[in-house]
Parts: sequence; structure tokens; C-alpha cells
Amino acid sequence: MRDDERQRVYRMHADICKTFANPRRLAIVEALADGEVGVTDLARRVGATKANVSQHLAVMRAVGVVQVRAEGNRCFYRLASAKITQACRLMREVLFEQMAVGARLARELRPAASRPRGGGGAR
Amino acid sequence: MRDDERQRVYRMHADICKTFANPRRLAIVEALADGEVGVTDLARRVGATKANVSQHLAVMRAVGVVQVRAEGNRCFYRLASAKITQACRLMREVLFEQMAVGARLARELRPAASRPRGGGGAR
DNA sequence: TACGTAGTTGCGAGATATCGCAACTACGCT
DNA sequence: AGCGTAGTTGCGATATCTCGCAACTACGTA
Repeated sequence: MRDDERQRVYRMHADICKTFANPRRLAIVEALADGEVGVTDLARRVGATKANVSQHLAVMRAVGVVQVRAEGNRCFYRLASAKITQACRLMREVLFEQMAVGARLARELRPAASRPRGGGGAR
Repeated sequence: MRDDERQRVYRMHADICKTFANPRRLAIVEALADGEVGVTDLARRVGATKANVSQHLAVMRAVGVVQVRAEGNRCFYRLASAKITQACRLMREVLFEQMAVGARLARELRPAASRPRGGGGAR
């Protein structure tokens, strides 16, 4: 693979990932996890304006992580692939692992009086 | 779960995902996939300056997706969890799916003379 | 045609991200 | 102490993101 091709793939890969790099879009992904939803409904579920949700959906559609189905007046959005929810779930698991070590660290860093005993203050 | 807690989790989740939302960091993740690597070596592999790589690593360390091991003069970085490579691979698969439909669309949109026949120009 | 609902788009302000450069710290060696 | 290597940090310029707001299109209905 040529070097500039590799860069291009990295850029596109990053574009896909950017989709998940925003709290509101993550909420949208979650809301879409169990089937297609209309924009107004989506806006209500994630607690944002229709305009805002529509903008996020445009971003997501541009990189192909969501797809639309128009029906008369309405627009129903859905995730383009089940792998999207899987990837999301994986990253959330990474988060939970981090939270677990974070909680442990917090416990260890608490003032001596309130912690068990001994504890190794790493580093 | 309270609503502000939910927002907080989404924010943290997005912070994890931000790690992957940059081409250079994706290159770093890939370079770290098969074991720990020093900063200079990493910089050479991804084609960036040490300073730049160090900055990216700081970002990644802040959210806990990489960990460091110091040894004398050197600093060896590694991924914090195997799930990180898994998530990356999943998203890359999503990308490839998109590229596949993209290629198909490009074929369909090509001038009539050069395409097979019939083809349904959707929408 | 007029009106209401659904959704999209353009724009501007404020926040964040990215990178290069230079200065800096820390370790090892002579 | 002096020098070289490894890595980090601060800063400033530029680019990108995010959101609210207002205007706009498209469809359905009376």
C-alpha cells in the first residue's frame, strides 16, 4: 500500500470515529440502536433541538454510519451497520475499565486516616 | 440513572472515542497493537515529530487508553486494553463496508457508455 | 391558496483541536 | 561539569467543531 493511500485510509477511519467523539451523537446512536426513529422523536429522546439533531444526522450520514428512509413528510433514520453498536459497546467497556481503576486510585489517594492501611502509593 | 449522570457518562465515552478521531492517533494505536514502543521509535513509524507524538500520547494517557513504563532514559507506551484494538478493527470494518457501497455507487453513477446496462440509478 | 408539521440549511460566535517550534527536564556517559 | 539522547511542555497560529437562531424547502390538509 502506498504511503498516501495509507494516510487516506487513516483519515477516513478517523472520520468514522469522529462520529462517536461527541456526547450528543453517542446519545443518538444509542437511541437508534433498537430501530429506526424520526428526527422529532430523536430530538425529544436526546434532549436537543430538531435543527441540532438534524445537523448531527447530516454529519453521520456523510460518513455513512446512518441511513435515511423518507416516508411522506417524515424521515426515519437508522444505523447503517450492527458493527456500529458493537464498536460503541466495546469503547464503553474500555471506559468502564478506566472508571474502575480510577475509583481504585481515588481510594488509594484518600488521606491516610480513612484508608485501610499500608497501601502502595505507586510511582 | 440520573440525567446529569447519563450526560457525564456520554461525555466520558466521547472522550475515549476522541482518541480515535484523529488519523495520527490511529496510526499510533496501530503501531502499539503488537507491543510496547518508545516515543522516538513511534515517531519514526508514524512519520511525525517526537513532540507531536508525545502530545498525542499525553491525550491518550489522559483518558487511559495507553499506559507508560519508564526505563532509565526511555518511555515505553502500550495500549491499556485489547478492547481498544478490537474497537478500532470494528470501525475499520464499518469503513470498508462504506467503501464497498461507495465503489458500487461510483460504478452506478458512471456515464452510461461505460457501465454494463440497465443499472438502477436509485433515488 | 393558505396553514401546519417535519426536516434541512446557512451563518456567526465561542469553544476545541492540531501542529510546529523552541525551551525545558531527566537520565547516562565521559 | 559538560555533552548527547529521550521525552515533555508552553505558546501561538490556524483549522475544525458545536450550537443557537432564523430562514428555508417539502409534504399533507382544508
